[in-house]
Amino acid sequence: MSQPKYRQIASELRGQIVSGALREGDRLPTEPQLQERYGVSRNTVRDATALLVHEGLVQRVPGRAGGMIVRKTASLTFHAHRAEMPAQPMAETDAWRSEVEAQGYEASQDFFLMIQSLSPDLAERLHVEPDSDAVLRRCVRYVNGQASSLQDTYYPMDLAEMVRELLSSKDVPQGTTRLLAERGYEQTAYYDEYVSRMPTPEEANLLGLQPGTPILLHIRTGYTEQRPVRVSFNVFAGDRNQIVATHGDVRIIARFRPEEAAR
Amino acid sequence: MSQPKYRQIASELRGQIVSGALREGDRLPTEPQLQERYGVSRNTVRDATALLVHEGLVQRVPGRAGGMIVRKTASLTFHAHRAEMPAQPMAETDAWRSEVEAQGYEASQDFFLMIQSLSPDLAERLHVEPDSDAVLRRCVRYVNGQASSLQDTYYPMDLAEMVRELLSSKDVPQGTTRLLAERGYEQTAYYDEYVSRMPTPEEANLLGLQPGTPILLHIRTGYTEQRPVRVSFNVFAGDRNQIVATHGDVRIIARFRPEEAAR
DNA sequence: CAGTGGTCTAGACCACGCG
DNA sequence: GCGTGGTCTAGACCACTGG
Repeated sequence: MSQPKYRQIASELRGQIVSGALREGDRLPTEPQLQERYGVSRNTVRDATALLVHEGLVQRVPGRAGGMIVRKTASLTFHAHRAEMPAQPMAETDAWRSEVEAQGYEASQDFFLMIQSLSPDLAERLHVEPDSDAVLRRCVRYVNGQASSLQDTYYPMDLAEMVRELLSSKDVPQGTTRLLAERGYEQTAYYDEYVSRMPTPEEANLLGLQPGTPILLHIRTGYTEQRPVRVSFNVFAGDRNQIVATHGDVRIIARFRPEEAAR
Repeated sequence: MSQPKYRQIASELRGQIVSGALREGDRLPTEPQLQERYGVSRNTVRDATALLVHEGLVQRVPGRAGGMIVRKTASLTFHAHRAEMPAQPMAETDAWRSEVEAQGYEASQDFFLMIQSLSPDLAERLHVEPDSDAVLRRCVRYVNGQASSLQDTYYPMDLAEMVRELLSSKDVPQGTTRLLAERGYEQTAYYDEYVSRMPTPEEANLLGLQPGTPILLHIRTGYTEQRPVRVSFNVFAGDRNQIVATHGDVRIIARFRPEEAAR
């Protein structure tokens, strides 16, 4: 029945956060203050606050003016469909940019192009031979100068040879989905997977993730009538993003969620 | 540049895991062995392994025959659409059950019914007054006897009074979506949100989550032509579930993913 | 019983960054 | 300078559980 001390301390602090006694951005008591208040050693205090850190509730900030502060949960909404439908007049990247800006933030992105040998898993998704080559187009997306998500899209090499723009390290002005459609590779079916997991150290580094921040992974495989033509891995910082998808008559939803009417 | 000791140790162990030198279910060296090997104190060893635990890679098991073992990443696939489309002959719960069983697991569930006053957030989603009552139907779903996900669905009270079966603490045989459709409340639009976050202690307890396990949250608001009629919160243990949604012509996808043909 | 991890103490020195 | 958190040590006792 009796909880260990560090859990009791964590519970009490957590209660103050979820009840609103401590608000976003507020500072928790310092470690010496918590030692004093609960009559425990510093390590016990740290065990307690480590729990809160790994729950994503609290962030530790070193330095004289630092401390432990209650994290913010600002969330950017990403629409899984807006950027994708061939009928759309807008390129993917522009769709993402306009979405971010419509939500009042500043958007920018970095682009990379690589040629990679396909892992068995990826080869199966693209229905090509393992170890065959693919074009990897990576896009790191920044919101207010802070890395927020990244997108890795793989195209089979034989397709890239038919649509040479995919091999250019420049942005495709009209968006790759439209480009492919113009060349006769219109994607008419999507297979979407959603996964939640902890980041690899590399992802945590790329996205500047605090401890206790999971990632939201959206994997989209796009099919023409004939074959899969690409697979995209969208890696979102879980504390700063959510994904929205709609089905059926969007006009009904727009009546109750005006922000959805935006197109 | 120099990494702290505990990170170096964690990196080395992580490398053995991701490279496959240590496989799922394998035991890591014990804490005394790691102290010896790296010449550090026990706390430093624990700091190192705590990192791996919170990355979801490793699970600690107390007891004589315990140790630290590499976690499994078995993943159940949940189709966001199968259970929902009014054309489906199958009830929601049965759809879930058959999906689990088709993947070779054993399925069971517990059901609860509660009446709750709506928070402002929920009231807005359902487009009713804050503090008005709603029916909450909770379903805890078990796979192989282990809690795997839970679903909380809220219906506005005025709707439940028109469709009294919603107030019964028994399962609705044909599924609530079909029931509502039969009574003239056919859902023709969905608003789906996907979120990744760390669990609350309550969720961790309900789902038996190990430290370092995030949850995948799927929020679905269902609309008839007239209004929102329900909002469902699907809480999935991130280490054991993924969600799949398809768009467009499913037959194309089925050609390359035979398991999708199962409907 | 013996060996695993779980909790806790009382110290120490360091890196950082505002005043 | 000096107070914050970051890292690390060397101990201690406990709870659990298979042999």
